[in-house]
Amino acid sequence: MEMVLQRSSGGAGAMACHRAAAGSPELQESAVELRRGPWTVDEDLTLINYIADHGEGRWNALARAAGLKRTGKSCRLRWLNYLRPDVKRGNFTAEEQLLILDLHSRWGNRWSKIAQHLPGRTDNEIKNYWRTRVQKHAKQLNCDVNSDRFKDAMKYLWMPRLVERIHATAAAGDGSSNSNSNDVSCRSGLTMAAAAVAACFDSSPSMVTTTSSSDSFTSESHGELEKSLLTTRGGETISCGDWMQHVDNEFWSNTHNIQPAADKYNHQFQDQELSGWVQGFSEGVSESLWSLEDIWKTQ
DNA sequence: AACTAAATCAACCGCTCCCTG
DNA sequence: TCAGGGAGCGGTTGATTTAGT
Repeated sequence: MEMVLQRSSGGAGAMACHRAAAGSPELQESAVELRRGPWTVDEDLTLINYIADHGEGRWNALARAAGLKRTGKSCRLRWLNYLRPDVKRGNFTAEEQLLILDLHSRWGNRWSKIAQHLPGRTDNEIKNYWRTRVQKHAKQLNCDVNSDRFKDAMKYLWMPRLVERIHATAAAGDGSSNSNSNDVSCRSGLTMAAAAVAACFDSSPSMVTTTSSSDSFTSESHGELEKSLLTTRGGETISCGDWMQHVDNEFWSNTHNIQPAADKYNHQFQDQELSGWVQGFSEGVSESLWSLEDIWKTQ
């Protein structure tokens, strides 16, 4: 059952109510004292029952007709984000995380648009996921999530590292989290990962292009890659290896903090074939790594 | 066990878009 | 064509929960 705790009626919220009474679309609702803050069980039931009988839409009218002392906006939000029967609760699956990352790389903060492609998930939930999980990593690196630095760190550092991890896991025949994995799934995961890295490097003419063979990408080749990479920023050519070293140190010094979150997600992975590849994604989350199609095509 | 910091997420706000008269 | 209202979107806030000391 939902905890019902009334928020303070003062502060900005109360001021907002006054603004509403001063001539906004909320004018009619302000005739009665509007409730704010967390919804009570009774309110939820009232809203659910009303929508079951009359359908949704026309939220301001709905709020009045249902006898809810809430704004239409509030009713709509409560319904869409919480009460809808098909709303999915709980942690995002690996597939969902992957989809969010991919779609965000295409559309940016178009949360509603992204949510349309994740059945049962709300824009609010996706937005919260992005802000808490992804932006956290950017913050740890003292850079903006949209910065070239962060994107490059994902592309050229974390991705190869992830491939290495996957490779290592597969080579070790890891059975802890993927006890059902067989050679086929391992190879498939590695192929996908290799294709992802290749897609990253293909976008830059100066980058070393890997083959689709998982075996061709080793720690040694990654090391050589770091040394050879050059990147141009603002007309100034700098050594990628220098700043990568810095980013690398910072990032990996924080992995012990990130691991619990990764474990939390990993145990929920449903697609065994995908799970091996996605493993570690919660550690170095990507914003604009590759297109999902690139991955699926390689399978 | 108590306290603090960090993370999470429901709810709110302001703005914009779209529809209707 | 324009104005007004409703709906939806993205950003932000702050209460609660969880993790760490």
